[in-house]
Amino acid sequence: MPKSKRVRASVKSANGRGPNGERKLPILSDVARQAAVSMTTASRALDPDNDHPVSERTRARVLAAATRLAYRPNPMARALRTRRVPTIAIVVHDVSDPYFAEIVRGATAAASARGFLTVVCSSDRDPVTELRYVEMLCLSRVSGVIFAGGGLEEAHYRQHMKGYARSIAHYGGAIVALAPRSERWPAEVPDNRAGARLVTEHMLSLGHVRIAMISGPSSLRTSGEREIGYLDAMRAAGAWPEIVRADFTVSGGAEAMGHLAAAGAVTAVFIASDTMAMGALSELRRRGLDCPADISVAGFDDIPGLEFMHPRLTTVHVPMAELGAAGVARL
Amino acid sequence: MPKSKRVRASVKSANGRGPNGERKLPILSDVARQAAVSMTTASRALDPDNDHPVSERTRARVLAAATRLAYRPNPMARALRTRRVPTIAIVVHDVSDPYFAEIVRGATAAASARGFLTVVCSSDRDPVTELRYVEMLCLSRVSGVIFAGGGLEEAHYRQHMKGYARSIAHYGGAIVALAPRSERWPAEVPDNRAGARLVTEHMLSLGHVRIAMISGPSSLRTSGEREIGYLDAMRAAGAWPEIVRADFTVSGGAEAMGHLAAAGAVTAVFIASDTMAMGALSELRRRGLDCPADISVAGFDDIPGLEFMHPRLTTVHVPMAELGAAGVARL
DNA sequence: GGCATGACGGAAATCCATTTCCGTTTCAGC
DNA sequence: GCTGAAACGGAAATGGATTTCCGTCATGCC
Repeated sequence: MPKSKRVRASVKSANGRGPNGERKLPILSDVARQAAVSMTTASRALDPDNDHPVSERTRARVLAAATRLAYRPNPMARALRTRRVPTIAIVVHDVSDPYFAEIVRGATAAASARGFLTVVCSSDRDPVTELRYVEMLCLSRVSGVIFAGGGLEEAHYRQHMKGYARSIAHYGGAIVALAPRSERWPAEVPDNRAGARLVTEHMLSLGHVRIAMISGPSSLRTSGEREIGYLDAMRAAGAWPEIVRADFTVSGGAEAMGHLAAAGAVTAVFIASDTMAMGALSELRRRGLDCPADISVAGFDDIPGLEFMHPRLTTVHVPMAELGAAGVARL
Repeated sequence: MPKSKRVRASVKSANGRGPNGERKLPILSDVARQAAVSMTTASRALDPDNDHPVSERTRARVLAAATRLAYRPNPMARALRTRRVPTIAIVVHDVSDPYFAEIVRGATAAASARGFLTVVCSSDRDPVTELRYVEMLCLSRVSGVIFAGGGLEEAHYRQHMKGYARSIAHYGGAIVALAPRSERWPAEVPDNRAGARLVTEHMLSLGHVRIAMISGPSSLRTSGEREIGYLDAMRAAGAWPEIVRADFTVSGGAEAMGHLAAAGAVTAVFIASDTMAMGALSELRRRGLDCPADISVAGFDDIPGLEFMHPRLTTVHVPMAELGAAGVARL
């Protein structure tokens, strides 16, 4: 039985209109037709990075046609072919945390300046959610992934993350970390240890001896490094260190400060993040203690809005927006 | 001269490995081959929404093959074909503002639960930046766009935005606004007027008469609606309203409060957003004024972290995360 | 038996830019 | 004049899923 072969009727949209007259975005072949060249040449003329030679005359014609039609390449088609989407992803523990929000702000601005969109993945500090996000990112083949928060020291998490990282590297995506991680990724990390040492020394120089530290969970590298800086300074001064750990959140800070205040005996507290410090200050107020009269408090990060807080918090400046931008630049 | 036609050598990756032995992600044709069906059938079997009938036996075979190969459809190819990417965008004035950050948090969570990624566009309150973002979103054919902030009453801005909105609607994308806008888009908006009226009435009921309001720029609908609620309550009480406008930011709030405090004569201030209120409280402190002893202050939004602030701010609760989630649900 | 209908599967078109692989000129160099 | 290389342009393959348009059967009904 012979296969029937028919000519199918189709409408050529040579004039930028579809069969029903609705406006259609111009595609590369429209530009090529207008410039009287092949799609190949049009593509090459429009891509400044392409090293195939194109005569100036031809290029000018193509450019003119593209301008006339207001041609914009279809990101999806490009993505399919180049196996990469022009978006970068930023993975944070919590976008609502001013620290991360500020990093996101810096990163989106920098990415947008380079023509990239930014997808934000807020894991809410849940490793499973974070891994789910990273898997989606792998599949979507984003150009780069910025891990704004520290990693977890958990076997299952680390193993999966390693696999995804390899997969990202395999398709040519880039990874940057903005916090210390066990994975050996390119990183743009503030000097947590030095900062913590400095601020602890500052408190020591003010005459404090019993200085406690409120830190995040021990699985968090960021607060871990800050602990080391604190210990450095305390040891050098011959002072007795004391570390209380809690969630790396506002309420975690409040809780930890509750313990310290109940125990009494400390005159100053170094807190591993401003976010926690806000909770701690609130707890002090709740207990009727004054800062700095009863207890001095220092934080870390210099989150935005701090300058409008009261009491003013001593803190270590971390240029978060720049960090985000630097992360993008690294990709 | 006859065109030479040659057979090109190519490597079929029937075993999931490329020519160099590196792992390759399985594609639909791999699944189809394993299940001994055509790609067409494989695609239909894997898509639960497809209404073309597929026998249960066949579907089971395909599903088994897909599972065995750990097949995941390529989002880029799918996007190209369906002319839509499985991501939603959220346009905010400033991700660092806790109000927007919280909306973003809600939206990303909701989107991720539905298998969507979320791109965040932080315009930094610059209309040009915002329009640039929206153009990128149009081209990228995102499934939906959520405008978290209010629009601007500026001709140029409105005209362009209208064009983009039409373009988005044209390709089948959805738009949702989470703040009052002049455009007639589906919206999920808190009742600004009623909230403002309520909180003003509350202050009136406490005996205040000279209640001023600090509001955002007059081009902002959100603060405009809150002004109306405030005026409603003041008028009903026969009290004399007074509105001071400033930037819808922390420092804008501080500045406006500076003016009010310098002028004296008010005992209470209703501030159009908590973010501004933070600046205002800070300014009061700077001037040695006590809240609520000297001046009572009320805000709007109930941004996270407020519960750890001092003094505690009277405010109107706006469920921001739910708002973000509702926006996603609407799309 | 004849015919309509529905279930089911497949070939090929489609989405659109990029890239590979060639063919044709042109030009410098000997 | 001949050769080799560089410049330039184009046809077709490519990326991978979706969708349109059919073809084949089996079943039901008159």
